[in-house]
Amino acid sequence: MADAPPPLDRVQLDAYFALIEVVGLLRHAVEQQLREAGDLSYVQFQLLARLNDAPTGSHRMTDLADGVVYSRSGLTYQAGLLEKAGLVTRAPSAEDERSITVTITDDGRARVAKVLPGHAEVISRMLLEPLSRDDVEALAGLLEPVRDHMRATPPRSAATRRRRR
Amino acid sequence: MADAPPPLDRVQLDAYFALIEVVGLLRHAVEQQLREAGDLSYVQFQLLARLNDAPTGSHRMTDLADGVVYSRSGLTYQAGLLEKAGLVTRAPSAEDERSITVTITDDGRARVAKVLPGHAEVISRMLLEPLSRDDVEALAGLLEPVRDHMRATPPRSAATRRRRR
DNA sequence: ACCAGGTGCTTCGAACTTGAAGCACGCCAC
DNA sequence: GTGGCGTGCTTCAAGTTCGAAGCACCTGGT
Repeated sequence: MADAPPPLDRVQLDAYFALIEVVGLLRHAVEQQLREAGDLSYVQFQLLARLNDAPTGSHRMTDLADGVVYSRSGLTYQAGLLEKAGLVTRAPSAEDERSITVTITDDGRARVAKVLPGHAEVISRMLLEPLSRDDVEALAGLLEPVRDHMRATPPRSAATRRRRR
Repeated sequence: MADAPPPLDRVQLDAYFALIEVVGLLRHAVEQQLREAGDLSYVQFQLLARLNDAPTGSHRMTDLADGVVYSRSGLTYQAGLLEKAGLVTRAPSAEDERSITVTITDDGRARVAKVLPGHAEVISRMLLEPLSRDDVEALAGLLEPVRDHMRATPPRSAATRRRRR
């Protein structure tokens, strides 16, 4: 054994626990709202929202999976459900025969529009309410570098295959 | 219908997305480390950690479920696994015939001790590294009120099955 | 003492998730 | 061009998750 790893101090633990707990509670609330308002799971909503924001209204499967931090096989399943529901379409990419391009349909956009207000309402009530405008700015300012760090550093999350050079 | 709910602005969305994304990535990394280091899922680790920190080394099922933001039935399942693995014991409470008291065993404490250093290492590398000491303090200071707010706010509709302490 | 409603936990079924294995295409050095 | 490896997606089996329903106990009002 080399040096014992430095244990975390009180403040670090506080920040970590608060982070996990806040997101856990928030996700629960959001999930419930999405289910009631538009019969969507959280992942499905995230996928539709991403497609809805994309200039072309479409993305590759892999990019979607990475974007929402999800397994590839899980994405295949969810994309299948969304397609069955008529909210997206799947088509092989012209440029790369291997890729599938997922595109949001008008029904998909409508569904997003339908649940969005309630979604915003939950975020406001649960997360934003106890924070001042400056607080929210500070929070975003703190977390964004962390996200970038995590995206850049790690050995590519749950992918069986990684490595590229 | 009353007023249309106010949509979220850029900064609010940034904070929200960063929050969700950071925790998603962090959880993935932590989960992998826990699995490799001690064959524990994240929930199982959270449960053991809570029991380990408790003065008595035990908690009621419901309190555990609330603490880690988990369904009751899910907790029954996980507690069963932990018991089978000899990391906790379950016994009916003396005071309340309905409750089950879950207690961590010596093996359970040993398991926590075994995975803890690696856990701390992941938190440090992924979450804490890009943050200054002041940043970490600020983060905790921002999130703790939010957590308390969320804990206090009733789940709007599911008010039936609630209350405690 | 009674009973009506609340609380604590488990069971059950159905849905979801994941990594590993598998297939097909793309890239590149030879 | 062609073999070999990397990449994109799907299939598969096993494990996990949740809500609803069910059972047992507890509490407060009468």
